[in-house]
Parts: sequence; C-alpha cells; structure tokens
Amino acid sequence: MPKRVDHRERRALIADALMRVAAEQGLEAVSLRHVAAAAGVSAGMVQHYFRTRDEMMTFALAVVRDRNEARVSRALGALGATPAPRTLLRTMLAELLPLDEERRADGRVALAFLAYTAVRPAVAAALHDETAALLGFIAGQIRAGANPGVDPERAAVGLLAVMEGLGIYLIGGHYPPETALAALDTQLDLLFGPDPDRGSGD
Amino acid sequence: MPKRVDHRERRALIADALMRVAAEQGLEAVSLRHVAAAAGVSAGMVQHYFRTRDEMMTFALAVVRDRNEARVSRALGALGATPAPRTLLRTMLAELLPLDEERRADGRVALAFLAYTAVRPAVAAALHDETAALLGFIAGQIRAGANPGVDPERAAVGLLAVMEGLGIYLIGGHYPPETALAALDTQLDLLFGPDPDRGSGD
DNA sequence: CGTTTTACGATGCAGTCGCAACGTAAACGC
DNA sequence: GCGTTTACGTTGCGACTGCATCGTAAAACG
Repeated sequence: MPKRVDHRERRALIADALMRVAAEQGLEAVSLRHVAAAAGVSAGMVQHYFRTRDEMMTFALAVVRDRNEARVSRALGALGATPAPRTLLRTMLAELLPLDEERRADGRVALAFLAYTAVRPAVAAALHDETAALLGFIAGQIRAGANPGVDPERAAVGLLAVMEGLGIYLIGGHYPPETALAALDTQLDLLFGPDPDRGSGD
Repeated sequence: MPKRVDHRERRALIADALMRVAAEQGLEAVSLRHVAAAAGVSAGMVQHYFRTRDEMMTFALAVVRDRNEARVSRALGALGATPAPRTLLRTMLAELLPLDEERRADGRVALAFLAYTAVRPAVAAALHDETAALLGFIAGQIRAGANPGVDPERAAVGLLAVMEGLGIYLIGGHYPPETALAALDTQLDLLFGPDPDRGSGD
C-alpha cells in the first residue's frame, strides 16, 4: 500500500460519492458511513480525508460550483471568439439548466445545498459575490446587444431569476425540458427582439 | 383536563412549531423532540397527533401551501372586482415573494420542502397540478392584457420562473427586496409595456 | 355509579449519528 | 537497518433518532 496518495483525487472520489448519495436521497442521508459505502471505502478513510462532516460538506459545495463553472466555460469555449450577446447568454443559461439526467442529479444536489445554506448564513455569504459577478456579466451582455429601453441591470436580475426558476421547476419535473428552453428563448426574445435564426415561434 | 380537544388546532400548533424549527435550522433538525420542545409540549403529545414523522411532514407541507394560497387570495380580494391583468399579476406575484421576514421564514421552509420533495417523487407529484393550474391562470391574464405577439403560455412559464428565481435569491439574501420588485416590474413591463401608473424607471 | 374512550406523559429500545481513539502496514528519511 | 510519517481499518462511546409501549388522569357514556 503506497504511502503517498493524491489527496485531491481521494477527496474528489469521496465528494463524488457524496453527491450520488445526496442526489438520490438528499443531504440528510449524507453521513460518513453512507458516503463511505457509496464510494466503496471504509468510513475511516473518509474520516482521514475529511476531519469533520462539515468539512466534507463544504468541499462538496465547492465541487458543485466548480462543475457548473466548468460546464459553462466549456460551452462558451466551443462558441468561438466574440459571439453575439444573445447567443452567448442563451448558451450559458441553457448549459446551467438541468436538461438531462446528469444535470438534473447535480441540480438536486445544488437545490439541497441551497436549502442547506439558507439556514447557515455564513456559508451563504460566499455565494453573494458569485451572483453579483454573474449579474454583472449578464448585464454587460444585455447592454451590448439588447433592445434600447431595457435596463441592463434589472433585465439581468430577471434573466438570471428565470434561469433559476426554470431549473427549480425542471428538477421538480413540473414540465419537460422543451418547455423550459422555449421559455428561455421567449425571455431572450423579449430582451433582444425575435431571433432571426429561429422562426419566431416553435 | 378536558377529554375533547380540537384536533385541527393541536395539529396546527405543532405544525407551527415545526415550521419555526425548520425555518431556523432546516428540515433535518425537525425531530419529534425538537418540535415538541419548540411547541412547549411533550414528545408524547406530538406523537399522539402525528403517528409518524412522515405524517407530520406531509401535514406541514400542506400548511405551507395553504399559507401561500391564503396570502394570495387575501391580497387579490383587497383588489376589488375585475382588476387589470397586469395589476392582478403584480399583486399576486409580489405577495408570493419573500419580501419581509415573515415570508422569508416561510420561504426557507418552502425551499427546504422543495429539496425534500426533489428526492421523494411521490410527494412531488402532488405539486404538478398546482403549478399547471397556476400557469394556466397566469397565461389567461397575459392573454387578456399583454402586448400582442407574446405567447401567453411561454410567457407564463417565464413569469412564474422569474418569481420563483427571485424568491430563491431573496432567501439567499443575494439582493434586497427592492431589487427583486424592480426586476418583477421590469418583467411585467416587457410583457405589458411600460406601466402608465409608474415612471418608466425607479 | 362504573366503564369506556380520549389525551396525554414517561420510559425504553434498536438503530444511526459524528467523532475520537487505537492498531497496523507500508513507504520515506536517515 | 530503523524510526517516523502517512494511510488507512476497526472499534467504541455518548448523543440522538423514530417509534412502540405502558401508565394514568379525566371526561363522556351508560
């Protein structure tokens, strides 16, 4: 048994198991023993890499955020340089929507963490900056390309809220992915005017 | 000690304590003993009115929904007969937003239940009809008063998602109530055109 | 009056929890 | 070579969990 192991790899392995447990049974089912079992390792090993459950949770929360960030930057990277603002926003927001089962699973975990942080203000504070930055970015894109007369800051808040809300309802299975995408495009139509690349309807 | 007590009253009392616990510490802190302590009664009494924890949870979930419904119908009732669609929607959606601490507390509980039902599909199914009905109602209002060219169904999905998303960010404290209200009004502006009753800005 | 029903409070039990403590085997530093 | 460090696996403890059970007091019913 080698003495030197990659800590990051092990922690990622465990966090992965944690997210599987959380996605299937919720955060309250996330215990040392459950996560260890899901990862196929001993409880002692989990304890070796995360000294407390809180530490494990915090790490997993960071993983969730990193995954989303990676998804977005990958999607945006495939877009080529200087895409149109509308295209950029649509790509980014659609990527953040839980449209397939993989993202739905991640979405369930993210939702669980949302409720988790809602009663732990100290943890939640770390997310404010992220939202503010995202809002600023979206506002910039809107300013660059949207109809005159729309307030970029306000429209950005609305657009991000649409994405978040659509995600919630998708996770709950209240409507199919197509409905969410249609609503997203409708929202973009409202801000940018009808998309010339798409028939104004379906 | 009277033999005859109002079961509904007792259950409401307990559910109220449950919601206080859930709002402050999350659903995972909701245990027989905690709820009993918060309600100032014995654990045995809680067990007398709710035979299982699940039964208690289900009841509390219903209470959350009833509260929102009551809030909305009260707000709409104060609006007089046949209000303008835009006014009606704005009143309804603003009422559902967690703008004050009372609604924020309820919102935290609702968010916790959202994550709770996300891993209990059977419970979640009951919410689909509610969303569908709400969507239908909103679409009707949009059809009645919005700009021509907007698809009522799609716009309804977007509008409801905006409300939900704004609520999430408000609960997280990502921005103040005014920002959320401004975004809501901006959204309504997009659908109905600028509100003549309000200066197109602040 | 007595009996039944309702409304609890108290206790106990099996299971799970986080976490500390301990033991051990393997690799590195010397 | 040997001691130290790292990487675990195992065990156990105290606290908590949901829930069943039991006892009891009081009101309703006959």
